[in-house]
Amino acid sequence: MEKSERRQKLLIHARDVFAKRGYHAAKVEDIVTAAGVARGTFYLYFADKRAIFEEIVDRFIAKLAMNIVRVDPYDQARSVADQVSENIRRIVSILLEDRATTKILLADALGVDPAFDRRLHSFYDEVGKLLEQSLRDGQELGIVEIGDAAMYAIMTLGVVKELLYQVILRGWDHPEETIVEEIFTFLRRGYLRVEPSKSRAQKRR
Amino acid sequence: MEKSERRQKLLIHARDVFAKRGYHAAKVEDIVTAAGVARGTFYLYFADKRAIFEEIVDRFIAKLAMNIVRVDPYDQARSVADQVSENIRRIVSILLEDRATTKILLADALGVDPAFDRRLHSFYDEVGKLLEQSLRDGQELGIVEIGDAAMYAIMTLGVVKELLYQVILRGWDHPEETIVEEIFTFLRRGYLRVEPSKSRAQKRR
Amino acid sequence: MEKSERRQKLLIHARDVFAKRGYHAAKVEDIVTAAGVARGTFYLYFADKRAIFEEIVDRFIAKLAMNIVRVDPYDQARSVADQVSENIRRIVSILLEDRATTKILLADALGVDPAFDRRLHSFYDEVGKLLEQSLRDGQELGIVEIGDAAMYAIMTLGVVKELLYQVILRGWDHPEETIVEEIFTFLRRGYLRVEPSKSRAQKRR
Amino acid sequence: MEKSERRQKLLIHARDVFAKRGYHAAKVEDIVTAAGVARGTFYLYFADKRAIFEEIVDRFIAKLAMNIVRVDPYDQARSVADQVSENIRRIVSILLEDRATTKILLADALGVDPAFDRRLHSFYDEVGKLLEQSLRDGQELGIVEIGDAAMYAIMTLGVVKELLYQVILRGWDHPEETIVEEIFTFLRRGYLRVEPSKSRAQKRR
DNA sequence: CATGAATGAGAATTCATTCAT
DNA sequence: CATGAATGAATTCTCATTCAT
Repeated sequence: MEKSERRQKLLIHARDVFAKRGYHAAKVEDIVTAAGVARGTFYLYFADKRAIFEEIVDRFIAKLAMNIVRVDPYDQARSVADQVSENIRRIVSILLEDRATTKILLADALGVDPAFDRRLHSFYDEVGKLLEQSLRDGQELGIVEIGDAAMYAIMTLGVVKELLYQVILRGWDHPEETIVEEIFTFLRRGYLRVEPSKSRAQKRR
Repeated sequence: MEKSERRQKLLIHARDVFAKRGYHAAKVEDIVTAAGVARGTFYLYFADKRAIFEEIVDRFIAKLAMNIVRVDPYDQARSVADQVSENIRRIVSILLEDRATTKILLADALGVDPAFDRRLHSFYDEVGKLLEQSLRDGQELGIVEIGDAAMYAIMTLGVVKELLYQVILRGWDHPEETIVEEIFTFLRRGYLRVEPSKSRAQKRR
Repeated sequence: MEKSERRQKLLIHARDVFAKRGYHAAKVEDIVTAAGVARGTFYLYFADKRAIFEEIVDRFIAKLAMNIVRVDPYDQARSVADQVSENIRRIVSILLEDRATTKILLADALGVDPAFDRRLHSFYDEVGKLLEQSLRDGQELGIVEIGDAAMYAIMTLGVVKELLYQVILRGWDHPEETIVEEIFTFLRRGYLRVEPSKSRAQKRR
Repeated sequence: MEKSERRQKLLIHARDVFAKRGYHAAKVEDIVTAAGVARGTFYLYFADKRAIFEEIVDRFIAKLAMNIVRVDPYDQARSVADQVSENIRRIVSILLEDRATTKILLADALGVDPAFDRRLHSFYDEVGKLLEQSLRDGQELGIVEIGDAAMYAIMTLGVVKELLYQVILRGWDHPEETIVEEIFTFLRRGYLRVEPSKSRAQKRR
């Protein structure tokens, strides 16, 4: 077996163990047993348990980051709607393709340690900023509602995260395409068909 | 000091320690030091570390659950919009009132152990079901868009969670009322002002 | 058993284990077994294995340092010879009184780790400086041979260390008083009764 | 590269690594890296880490032992003084020539393991015995002070060891010739110019 | 012979929980 | 009841040595 092959094997099994048990309950013992290597072998490839976890998450967020493409409203070939839904589709597709890592990202990555939390936050910040900027562009073109773009970005993130969380952690089975469509539709028109309440307006200070 | 007083003190300090460090990094030592009691005393009031964590989270989700009120479309006194936004307001208010526990709920509660995860999931299920039923009612009355009510419920949950997450964990400061309004507005009309793409339409089954 | 009593117990047994096995071969396990306490108890009293070793050595060198008294040539009550031999006697006495720790000091303390080596060196420096200064004083008074006082100091140290090393590590049994007398005599008149060789003088550059 | 050349290279680099880090902190990894051979190669030439250390020390003490020459009082060509100082000179010269190994011998060789300690002790015994016999011869000829020859031998050893220790481990720089002269002078006449104290004399048995 | 990846025994340390006072 | 010292199971990581290529 080649060196990088064994490394890869460890990464895959570590991912599965982390996904199954969570970071803290996952023991190095479990990983090496799953990978069928000796305990010491693990440390030939990774400095420690945190390092392999970090690599799993980092690779994944790098892949995600690469697949969020800025929307170009002047693109002749593809409409804005197409580009937006393509973005959603790509992200959802990556997340569903590697469910174990998505589970790790959504459920375990937070709280591993403060330094790692910062890294995670900076990823979400990055995603947020990218989304926010796209939304501002969209506002100028009149295709995004006037309003707090940062807020929209966060809410979009929340929608995607929660949906994937339900699908992957709770086994809520839906075809990928349906998920993409539902997100798109939700962003496009919300769901409430009521006017803002007057009493609320009155309570404002 | 009275018995229940001492217990309460432990709960409060445990909450703060858990919020600051996360479940695993929070040591029983930290909790008893903060509460100013002896280590052994802790075990007079709580079976183990998990038990106190559980109680903190359970109390909080019970409080939250109590404050999600079924929308009554026939209520003469309050419009549906009012009732919906009241629900959002109450929940956001509870979450912001006890930021430490909200932080625990959003960032630390998941992954403590499988049994606890199930409990958490069942809480979110409950919330989801309640929301879903309300949305179905709304659909019959034409005040909620036709579509997958469970999906709407999940997305709503995602929006609320992510927003609170940003406000509490990332220090994204916004007045409570603004948060409530933004959520309401988002649910009401989304933000995208584009038509669904044709290519997507073609793929529909 | 009192807190400080247990600490003391650990120190004594650790000393014996270190003396018997040396720093590296001494396992924390051995120490706690000897002391009859649980493994974790060890860490209640000492941060780690190095800390207890450090304390053993530090206490001992502090005791030694305290017992090297500057020779006062104007002392009416005690002659210089008395004072010198008293110094030797005190040091030898302390070293022979606690043979285990002397063994540790002479055979194991060096090479534990670089930081610890520095500490040891600084102790020997201190002793050397004290001795050197006394010797310089003695030179002014004509009771110490003219020559490199630092060199004399080092040689004195060497004589004491090697003699004790033989007595303690090699079981070379001699009464304390004999040891003291022999050292004194050696310092006083050496043992060679030959003239420096001429050839040596010629080789000088 | 030839077989014996590779072996030699390992010995030299091992010596340097042991001198720099001490036996326990020196890793086989460090040695093979320094020697530029593969890890497995090390074990083709040496049974284990201890074996190479042993060989380094053994070779060195063999060389030292060879260079301690019995003093011949009837030698017509060289005076006793010459022969004694030649002995000192040869030993000091060997020790200073290979400072790395001297450092190992003085600071690291002790405490590696009990069997090795015994070997070291037997070397010092041998040296001691040789010295002692020479001193006894000297006593018969009236060129060595009456007294415990074994004691004189040990003290001589101590003087040489401590002086070299200071020069090599503490960087106390002195020309070789000065060192030899100082040792010789010290052995010849000590440095104290006081009479033995009376109180001490009274205690004598 | 040389290589260097793999091995696994072994040690230190942590910390939730217990229990004698 | 309260205390806090004692416990020891559990886990991580290191590194000398082996062995297949």
